Amino acid sequence: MQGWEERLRSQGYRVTEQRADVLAAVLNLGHGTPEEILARVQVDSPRVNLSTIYRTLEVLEEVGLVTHAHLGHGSPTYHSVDEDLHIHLVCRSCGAIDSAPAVIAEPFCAALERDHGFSTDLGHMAIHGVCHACREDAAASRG
Amino acid sequence: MQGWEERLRSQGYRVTEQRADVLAAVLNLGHGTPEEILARVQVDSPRVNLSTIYRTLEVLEEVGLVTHAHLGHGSPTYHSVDEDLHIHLVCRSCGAIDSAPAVIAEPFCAALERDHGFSTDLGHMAIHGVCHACREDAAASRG
DNA sequence: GTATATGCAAAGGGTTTGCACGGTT
DNA sequence: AACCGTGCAAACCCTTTGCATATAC
Repeated sequence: MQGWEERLRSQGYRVTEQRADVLAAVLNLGHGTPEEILARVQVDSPRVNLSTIYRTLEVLEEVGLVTHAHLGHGSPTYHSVDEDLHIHLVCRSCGAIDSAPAVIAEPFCAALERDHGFSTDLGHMAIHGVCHACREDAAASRG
Repeated sequence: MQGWEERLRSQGYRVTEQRADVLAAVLNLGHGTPEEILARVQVDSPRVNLSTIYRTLEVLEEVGLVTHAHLGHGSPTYHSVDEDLHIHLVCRSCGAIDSAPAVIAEPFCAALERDHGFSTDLGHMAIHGVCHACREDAAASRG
């Protein structure tokens, strides 16, 4: 994570302590909702406000330092763009979130590109369904 | 769409005019957010309340007559389970929503099942990316 | 007649916005 | 010095909930 300051400045944004804090929190958490990121930032900087988190995440996303994915009903989850590209498997039964390497979706993305001219944003992809554990539980309870 | 009344009754729910109205609105619209469904229902039944829409959609989903998908930041979109199974392609640039037949995702789903024991709910799937038109615009503006 | 469903209004969670102050350039 | 970024509070949207009345069974 070098050059994030230049990344901001080159697009006309200023470098501030809060932006550094939010970026550090995202990197540190791996994944996080705005609330979770706020909590993390407030460990060291208690005065930072939630609205700053929202505004900062928007800027960091704009300049390409973070992205977000919608994993379900609630708040979006933010993560750094540096991480290994992965897709999220959301279990509708227990709510667990598994990760799968993005390459698993590559033939599928190729088909979308070929048939629909659609360029898929893999990092944003959340797949809903039922996880392994919950399927076993269901199978067991059926006898 | 026969037997929806029995579907409700068999699970202990009552058959009401509002439930009929909401189901009809969903079928009629094809897709719709709670607000859109309300607007449709209110054409004929102006007194129906938004909270009834939410409660009714929950019941109709419970008994398997409708499902919903999360297409982005806003409200979920409901549709009948009768429709051809399809996935949604959401353009992050213009917001357009395209549909693709679910079969296009079948090898991908098979891979998730094989490698992760994960059973995908195709109807719930929303894929984010950039649509054909926006990609052409972007290419054109680059010269 | 009894339990469920509805309308209404109020509360709730998450996100955005207006404004004055403070910090970066 | 000029402008952008921040904290704070209020506003906003979407969704849920409490309660009295109306309706299906």
